[in-house]
Amino acid sequence: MSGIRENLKLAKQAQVREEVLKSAAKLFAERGYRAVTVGDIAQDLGFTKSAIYYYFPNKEEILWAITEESYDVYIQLAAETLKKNLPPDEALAAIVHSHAMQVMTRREWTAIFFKDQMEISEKRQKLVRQRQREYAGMIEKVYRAGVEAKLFRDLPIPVVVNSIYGQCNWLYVWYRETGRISPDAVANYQVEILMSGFKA
Amino acid sequence: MSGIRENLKLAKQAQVREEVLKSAAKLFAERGYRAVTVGDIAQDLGFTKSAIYYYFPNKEEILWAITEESYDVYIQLAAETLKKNLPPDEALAAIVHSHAMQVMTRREWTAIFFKDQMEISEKRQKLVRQRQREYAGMIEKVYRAGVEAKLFRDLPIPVVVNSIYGQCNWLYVWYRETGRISPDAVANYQVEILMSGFKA
Amino acid sequence: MSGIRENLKLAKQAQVREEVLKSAAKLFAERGYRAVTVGDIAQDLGFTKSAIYYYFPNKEEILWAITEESYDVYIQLAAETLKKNLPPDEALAAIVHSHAMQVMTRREWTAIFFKDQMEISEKRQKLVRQRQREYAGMIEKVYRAGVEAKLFRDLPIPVVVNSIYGQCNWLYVWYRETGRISPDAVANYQVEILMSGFKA
Amino acid sequence: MSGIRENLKLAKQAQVREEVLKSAAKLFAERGYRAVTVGDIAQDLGFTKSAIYYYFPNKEEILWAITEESYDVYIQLAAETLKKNLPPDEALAAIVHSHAMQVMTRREWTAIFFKDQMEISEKRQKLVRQRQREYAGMIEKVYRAGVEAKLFRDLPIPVVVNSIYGQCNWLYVWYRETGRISPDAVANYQVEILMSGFKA
DNA sequence: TATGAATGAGGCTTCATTCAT
DNA sequence: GATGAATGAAGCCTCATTCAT
Repeated sequence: MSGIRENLKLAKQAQVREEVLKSAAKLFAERGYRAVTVGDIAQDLGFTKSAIYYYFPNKEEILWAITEESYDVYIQLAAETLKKNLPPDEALAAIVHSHAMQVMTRREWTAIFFKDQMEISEKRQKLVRQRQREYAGMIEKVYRAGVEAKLFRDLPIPVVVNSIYGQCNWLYVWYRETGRISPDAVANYQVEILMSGFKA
Repeated sequence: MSGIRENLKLAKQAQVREEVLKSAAKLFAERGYRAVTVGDIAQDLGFTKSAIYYYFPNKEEILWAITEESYDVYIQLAAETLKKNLPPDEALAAIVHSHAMQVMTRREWTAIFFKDQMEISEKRQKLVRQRQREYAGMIEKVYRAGVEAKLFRDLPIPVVVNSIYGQCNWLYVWYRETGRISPDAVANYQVEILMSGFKA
Repeated sequence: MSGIRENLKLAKQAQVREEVLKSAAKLFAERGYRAVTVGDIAQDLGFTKSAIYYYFPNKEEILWAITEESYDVYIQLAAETLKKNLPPDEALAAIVHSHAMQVMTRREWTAIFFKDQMEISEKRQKLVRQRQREYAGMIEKVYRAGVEAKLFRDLPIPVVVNSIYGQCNWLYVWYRETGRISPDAVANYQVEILMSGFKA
Repeated sequence: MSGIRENLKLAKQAQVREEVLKSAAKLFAERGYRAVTVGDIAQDLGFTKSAIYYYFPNKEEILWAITEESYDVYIQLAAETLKKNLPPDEALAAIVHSHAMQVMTRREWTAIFFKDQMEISEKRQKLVRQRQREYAGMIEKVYRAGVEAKLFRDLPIPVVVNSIYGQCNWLYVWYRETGRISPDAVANYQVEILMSGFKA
């Protein structure tokens, strides 16, 4: 088969997979992984159940694909920030801001990530947790640098990290794009509140 | 039947119900409502499935009983604080503190509350949401009073309320009693961070 | 124990049994044997389930007791009529009349008899069928005598018997005591129609 | 999908549905709706339980499908007769005859119709009862015309209608195709008996 | 590539019945 | 006599998954 045609095929496959993922993400976020049947996803797309099984070997794989699309974006974002070698306070502010933005623009993904993580296999959970620890490590480093530089108070790291997580992640619960405040404005408020809280 | 015997019976029933609830709460928090079968709960208690059905008419009722035990404790706590007529900053600090404490001491209940709310009937969800709005209303009042008194910055109320929620509720995700920091200490840190964040 | 007290006890037992039977008959007739639970009967009487089991060894026995109260009353009625040695047409009219009356005054019993017979044990069903054959035999004898006496047309016996059964038993489906026509009047109409139909 | 293939699919589906219905009708008639499990039906057909659920959403729907196949055939038959504009006596005779024939040739359907109606939803029961009233109305009209024409005695309509129902419907209880008398002969006897009974 | 059909495992719930008190 | 508690068997239904076409 010609490489071009092959590529076209792959492209189409990828596109369909993406559609499935989008629909599944919406439904999982609304009702929870367990409460959504493969049939529900199929119906939402006007496909048959079997079609879904053509693109994914099983339901868990759909959940995993959704998770995968989320679980290291935070690290990437933080890494990009760190590359800029900003002073600790500016760096942390930037991390918080992009974390909050990410939650708001990918609300469904975040919701699934936090509600249905336990549905993926132990092995993959470990993978995820490891990456999360990496992310936490990055925040930790910045914070410690800030403490050293007398910019931040010397708070216990878990408290710091989870204040950030809690405040940013919680946005998936309440933030709606239809609201009056723009994501950027909300993110800025979160940054303000947290940075004031941390300031030495 | 003698009133005394009647009472004894009721007391014993209530006790068994409480046991069921405790076991169910543990399992629901661990694995999620849908993933836990009535048989799992029974087994955890050394009962038969049918015995569970002697105490609860169906699985949802178990979830609801758990939810009910949570869903207005926050209002009660806040109401008690408000009764003391403290200045706004002290009042808000007290509310945050007791909210955080509640989450940490009833971790499982909180987890279920946030993860499995969608599994209860629409009607009951409405009830819950109404109470939550009441609670948010109480926080709002205190905050506005604080703004008026120039104690707090004039932040959008949803941002304020959800910063508190996010930071406190997130504790259910990471806080473990086995950790090195006491719940009270953690609660105090949360108070500090948030109050500094809000301070004018 | 004194015989008097013993008798009193038995009398009370019999009375309670009768109450249970009445309630059960009502419910079985309304909803069908299978659809009525022992709990339903208990509730209808303000008893506990266990109380029912004190008076009856099991659910089928309740159904059987109801059936028993019905299943040879027809023979008895017919026997009484036959004893009078009336001419065949009058005898048949009398049998039809009392059959119809019986159905109307014991509607529930009749309904159960026809709808739930299959729920009793094979053995008892045989007993019942045997008695029904006896009853049919009595009707047959009278009819044949009538044919011999040129009072009735020579119709096939099953057709005759089942015309009577059909017309009389069907009353349980539609006859209500609250209607405008008295049971006696209805019975008379049935007699008229059938007897005209049989007349030579 | 090509229309032809689509049609083929539908046709095959309909055929399987019909098989299920036939099997279910047999079993329901024998043992009663409640006493027959979905597994029984499946077994009778050599299917699995789940296969049944592929064709019907639930057990009640099977019962309803059976009911639906019965519940207006009587009206259709009567309507056809009425279209012929026969004199009242001939018209009534024709209606009775075809009613009796219908009961005998669809014994199981009739049995289910009369024994298990209470198992269908209230809404559908209403539908059925309404159609039955329509049917009764047709009989009434013919009978009244006959009375006017001095062909029939002036009997109360409910008595007339239910004599017909009773006599014809009762056939499902006793008539067996294996018997010596042909359905047509039996129907004719019923007509004779009833018409003589009604004759002025 | 996609579908219709079918299945098996498992979940929720009901209910007749038992038994200790 | 009567009850509360408990049980086990069975019934209905759902759903992820498979497979032949």
